[in-house]
Amino acid sequence: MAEDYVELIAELIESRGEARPVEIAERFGVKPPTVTKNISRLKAAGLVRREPYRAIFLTDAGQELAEACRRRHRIVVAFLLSLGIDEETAERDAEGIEHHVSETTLKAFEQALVPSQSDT
Amino acid sequence: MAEDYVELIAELIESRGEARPVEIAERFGVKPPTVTKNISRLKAAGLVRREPYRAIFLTDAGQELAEACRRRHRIVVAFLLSLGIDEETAERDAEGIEHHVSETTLKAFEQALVPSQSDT
DNA sequence: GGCAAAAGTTAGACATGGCTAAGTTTTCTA
DNA sequence: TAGAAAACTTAGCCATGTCTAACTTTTGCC
Repeated sequence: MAEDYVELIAELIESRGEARPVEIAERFGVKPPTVTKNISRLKAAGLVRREPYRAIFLTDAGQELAEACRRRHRIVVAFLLSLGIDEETAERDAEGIEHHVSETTLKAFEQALVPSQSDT
Repeated sequence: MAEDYVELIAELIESRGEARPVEIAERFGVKPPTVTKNISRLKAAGLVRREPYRAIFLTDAGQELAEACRRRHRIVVAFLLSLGIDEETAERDAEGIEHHVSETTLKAFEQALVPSQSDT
């Protein structure tokens, strides 16, 4: 859960300047109270900074985690695309796969990617 | 959960003739009460047949699900191996990945496999 | 500036999947 | 064949992640 949340929060801050519970709820297809509860767990875990009724921001730890997650996500998606999978499916499957690939497998994905495109 | 369980139960029945809670607990690294509880859920879901204190067997539905899971598992593992990943990592990662790959991605994995080896 | 709508929170319920402690059943073996 | 060991179950606890209903705060607009 934490990984998906910090990843999305980082994206929202980048594209919108701030991350709001209502957008998180929409993106994950859950209800607002679920987001509130999960955000407070993230706060307890030291991953986000936040005051009630205010936007959500990442701590340094949160930013590091988000960056690691986004890197994995990028690699997995690029790899699936390189296999000829359509974008929508690649995104959807990557979402599930990215939390389960070891660094070893990630490296192998990157390797297999090099011949076709120079991404990272 | 159900998928992992029926998959393992099928394997145990094949290799041992029956599936016992104690072996399931060991393989999943959980305690026996957890297995008891989960098995009763599988029973409620119509996937296994079972009397208290006896071995566990799959219903027809359970066998079908197990077969589908084992196929996916086989494909994912073969694919990871074809990427040059070591067996242990391939097995471990496949365990996590197999529940998140769409049929589309699975097909792509199979496709990408053909040039190197004829498995399936 | 005040009120309605939107956003967010709190409280309380439920399902899943894990645990320990304690009891029961089955199996093994002396 | 009895008693000990192993296997299994029950009961009750906890954390996670979801929900609805009801309430509070903030925002936006007339």
